[in-house]
Amino acid sequence: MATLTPKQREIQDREQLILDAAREIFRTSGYLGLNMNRIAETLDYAKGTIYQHFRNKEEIILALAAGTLQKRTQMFEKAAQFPGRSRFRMAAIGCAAELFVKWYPDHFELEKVLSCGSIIEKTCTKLRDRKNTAELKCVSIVTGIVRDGIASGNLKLSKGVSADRIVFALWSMTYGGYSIMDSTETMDSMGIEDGFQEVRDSNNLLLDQFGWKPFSSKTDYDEVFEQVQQEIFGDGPSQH
Amino acid sequence: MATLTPKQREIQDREQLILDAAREIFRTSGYLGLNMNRIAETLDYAKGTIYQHFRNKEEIILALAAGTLQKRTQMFEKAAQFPGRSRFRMAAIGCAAELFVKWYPDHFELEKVLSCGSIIEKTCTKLRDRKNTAELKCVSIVTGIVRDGIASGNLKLSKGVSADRIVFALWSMTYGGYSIMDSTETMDSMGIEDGFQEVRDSNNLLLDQFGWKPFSSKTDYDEVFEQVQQEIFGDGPSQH
DNA sequence: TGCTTTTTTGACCTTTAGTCAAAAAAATAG
DNA sequence: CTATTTTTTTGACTAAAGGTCAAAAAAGCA
Repeated sequence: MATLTPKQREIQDREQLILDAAREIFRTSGYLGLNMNRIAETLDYAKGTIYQHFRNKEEIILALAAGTLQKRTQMFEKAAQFPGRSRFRMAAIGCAAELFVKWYPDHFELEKVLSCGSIIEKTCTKLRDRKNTAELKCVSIVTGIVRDGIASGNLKLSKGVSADRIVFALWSMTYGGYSIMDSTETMDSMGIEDGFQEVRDSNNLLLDQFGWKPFSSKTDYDEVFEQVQQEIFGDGPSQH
Repeated sequence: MATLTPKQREIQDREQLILDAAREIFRTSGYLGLNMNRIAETLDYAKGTIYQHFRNKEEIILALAAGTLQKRTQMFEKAAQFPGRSRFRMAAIGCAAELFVKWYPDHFELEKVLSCGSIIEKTCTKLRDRKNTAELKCVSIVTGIVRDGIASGNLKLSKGVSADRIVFALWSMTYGGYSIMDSTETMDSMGIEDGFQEVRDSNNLLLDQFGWKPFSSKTDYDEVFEQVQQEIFGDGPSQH
């Protein structure tokens, strides 16, 4: 059946209302501040109605994370289309990753909550898969660019190095850097001013060492970053 | 007053009993499975007695993390004393970091829980500081070795690079790598077999690129790793 | 309009957090 | 050793949140 009754439509739309309300509560009050009663109150529904959409608050948080992750996937897809050399396109991915955490700052907090074993355990496989799929898609986009680099001859792998290993290294550096930046205490103790710049620089050093041309000594990748930011992501976070 | 009454002694000892019981519960049942009732039951005390030691379960988790972090600090201190070239000692730190996560696998889960804003918020400053101090100590040990490298002439920094930036890069790579390894799903999708080996290799590439001699092309750092593991950490996790 | 199906509701039950007055135990004084 | 004071323990109690479900309301249908 293609068309929906008005009621079915209403129910479908409500899912987004719940997520919007939940996102706002989570943003201001975090995991412990978010609860089903509060969502129901905010939306003027009975608690039971909320439970018809989500089994518990953990699933709501997972759905929120899957949502922003989908945004990231779209950003990665756009970045991967940046015209030019493979390594430039990889720089574009770096730009996408950075803008993503800046545009959706609460996503990181969602991820942290979901990384806790006993919390993610409460969610169903289906929802988890939805998030994993988005995650996987991002990884495969990055791997694709690395393979392009190899195919084009700009990246000559030395013995024992594979595309996957390069992706793992970049991912680790980026994820680790952003995580540390998130915990102010540790950050202050290291004398780092602009963590984002550090992550970019470190990734560039890494790519140089892997032998991916043009090297950062020849090309100003901060300039490429600027260009990507303006040309690809100049219109800010897409609202739809 | 130097000496304690038997009663005071008993109270002091109980703190550790609580932490031991809590660690076991947390290990098997995670954040959501840990609660004050269950701890009290396990130890055959009334709930109120547990509350006399810790304000809530979040503080217990924080205390547990502070405990294991202290172990890590000790391991870093031992590693830093590895005799020989500065870069070897840095490799020894890498070995310590790796053995730490292998020896205390539940520490990572503790960290993940404590990284959630609304959870850490429930703890008092004093306990948080205790954990931060241990964290800071580790960072400063690593920074010290980088400075030794510079002082000895084995590490010649290029313009714009500082000891702090090197530490941040290493820390990001290591922390990020271990985090990703922790989430099986993402890990499986990348074709990585031994994540630990990857982190070691990536860190070595990074240090090569920073210009820290002897380079990994000249020295087999896996061999250094083995040596450190046997000579410094051969006796396993210290039990006291 | 009357009957059936779907959806919503909120009272109800359970679990856990956290408090505190009363009871028990320990320390101290005579 | 006993009486008194101080400290510690206890568990009943309140509050808050999770989660369920039978009854009521609304929607769909003939």
